[in-house]
Parts: sequence; structure tokens; C-alpha cells
Amino acid sequence: MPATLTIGRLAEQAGVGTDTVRYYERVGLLPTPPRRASGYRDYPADSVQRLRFINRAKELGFTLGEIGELLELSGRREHGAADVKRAAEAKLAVVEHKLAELQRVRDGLRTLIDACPGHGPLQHCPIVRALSGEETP
Amino acid sequence: MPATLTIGRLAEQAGVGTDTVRYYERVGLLPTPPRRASGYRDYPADSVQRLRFINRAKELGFTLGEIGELLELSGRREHGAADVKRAAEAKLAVVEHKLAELQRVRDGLRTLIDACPGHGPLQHCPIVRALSGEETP
DNA sequence: GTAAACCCTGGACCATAGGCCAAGGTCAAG
DNA sequence: CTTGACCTTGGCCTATGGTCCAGGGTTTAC
Repeated sequence: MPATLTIGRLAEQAGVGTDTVRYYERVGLLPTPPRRASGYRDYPADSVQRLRFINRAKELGFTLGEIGELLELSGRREHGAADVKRAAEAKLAVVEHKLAELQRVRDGLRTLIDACPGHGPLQHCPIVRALSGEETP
Repeated sequence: MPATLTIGRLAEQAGVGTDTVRYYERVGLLPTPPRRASGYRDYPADSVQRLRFINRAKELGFTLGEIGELLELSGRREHGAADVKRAAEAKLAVVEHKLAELQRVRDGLRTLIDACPGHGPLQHCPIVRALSGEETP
């Protein structure tokens, strides 16, 4: 057996769907692979690594666009770890901003829930009252 | 002047665009308003309250679909504060789940960044190494 | 040898929350 | 009465990350 993969095997080994692989190719995350005489895509075995890179980066909250930049960065030998570190730091800042926002939301919800008796008419429910515009800061 | 509003004034007072108001009507968040002879939408003044309700709920992280449920809940007299409280609690659970996930992401990023010297060849960068599949747990 | 399982392309579609546009009708001020 | 600002509908477009489909060709397993 040759050390190449059909799209189905590649997708299976990477834990994604074949449509996803073609989609990544379309948006430039995967290089266009060579084709067999039949037209089938013929992936080198190390494409699995690249797909797994993408999956891990997604888990870290990078968008596909950002992953594309990371891949470009790590493909250019003349640039070193500094660029990659900067990209990760930028992403960390975004994540921390989102965290702070979500904490604010959580605190707001919790305050309202704690103040709501959970029974009785809606007019007494602080959640409805807050949403309806009563100022209770 | 009558106590009714054109869509433009309503939108302005609520701080949204006219397209947004029509969109909310389309998806059922706003009741279809009466029309003038000209066909213009003719909003009662208290529509502003309803739009502001929607805006506040959005700030709390509710989707438009969830806001629709909240509005339905708070429109049915026979149900009390219990339903609204349950909805808020469900949303709080979702928010806390997202928070936990985001914290995991942040910790992962921070660990990688701290381990990266920020200079030298990419082969030594732990960020690239981690993404490329080296097991460094 | 043939049937199942795979692959190809192009395009449509999902949810989310609207934005933008054209062609036309209406309203208010000067 | 005209000009400009507003309103109407319908439909298409945005970004995100894919998924699904039809209608074909190919490969593999029995």
C-alpha cells in the first residue's frame, strides 16, 4: 500500500468529515493535493498532522482564519517563535475580554435569579421588572 | 401630535435600526402594528418598552429565540414568576458552562505562552509543537 | 462481474442577526 | 408645489463553519 490517503481515510484519521476536508481546501487551510488519474485527491500521509493541528487550534478558540495565519507563520522558516507567540498573546487577550463579559452576564443573571421568589405574579418578578425597564441598579 | 410612532422614531428611541425593527416583526418578537392609510406602520408608544426589553435581554446573553419565549411567558397572566425564573436559571447554566470552557482555553493558551521563549527557531516553540501533535501534557 | 462503497463537482442550505438596495409611494417644511 | 426625508416591499448579501444533495464516475470486495 502506498503512503497516501484518499479523502475518506484522511478525514477518518483526523476525525472530521470529507466535506470538511474539501471545505478546508477551499478556504486555503489545506494545500490542494495531487490527483490520481481518476481525479481522486491523493493526500500524503502527513496531511493528518496538519488536520490535527487545525483541530487543536480550534479547541483553543482560534477561528479558521486565525489558524490559516498560524499555519502560514509556522511554514515560513525565516520567522521564528516570536510571531507565533505574538499571535497567541493576541488571542489570549480576546479570550480574556470574552471571559470578563461573560462574567458580567453571569453576575447579572445571578442577581436577578436570587432576587426572584419563584412564585407569585409576574409583576413582582424582578427579572421581568428589570427587563421591562425598571431601574434597579 | 398623536402618541404613536413611525418605525424610524421607534427605532431611534430604542437605539436600533429600522431594518432591525422590521426583522423583529418578521421573526415574531414584535406584534404586527396597525397601519396608517398610507401603509406606514403606526406603533403605540409603549413599543419602545418592548424593544428595550429585547435589548436588555440580549445584553444578558439571551438569543432572539429565547427572548421570544421570555416575552411569551411574561405575556401570559396565568403563569407566574416561576417560569421566568426557570428560564433565567437555564440560561445561567449555559453561561456558566461557556465560562468554564473559556477558562480552560485561557489556561491552555497561557501555559503555552509562558513556555515560549519568544525567540529562536520554530522547532523550539512549544505553541507550534503543541499544535503539531507533540504530547506535552 | 457486479454490487457496494467510495469519490467528483457545483450548488443549495442551516442558524444568527441583521445590512443594504432599488423602485416606488408619502409626508412635512419652506 | 416642490424638495428632501421618510416609508413600503422583496430579495439578495454579510460572516462562520460547515452539511447535504444530485448526478455522475471509480474502486474494491466477494
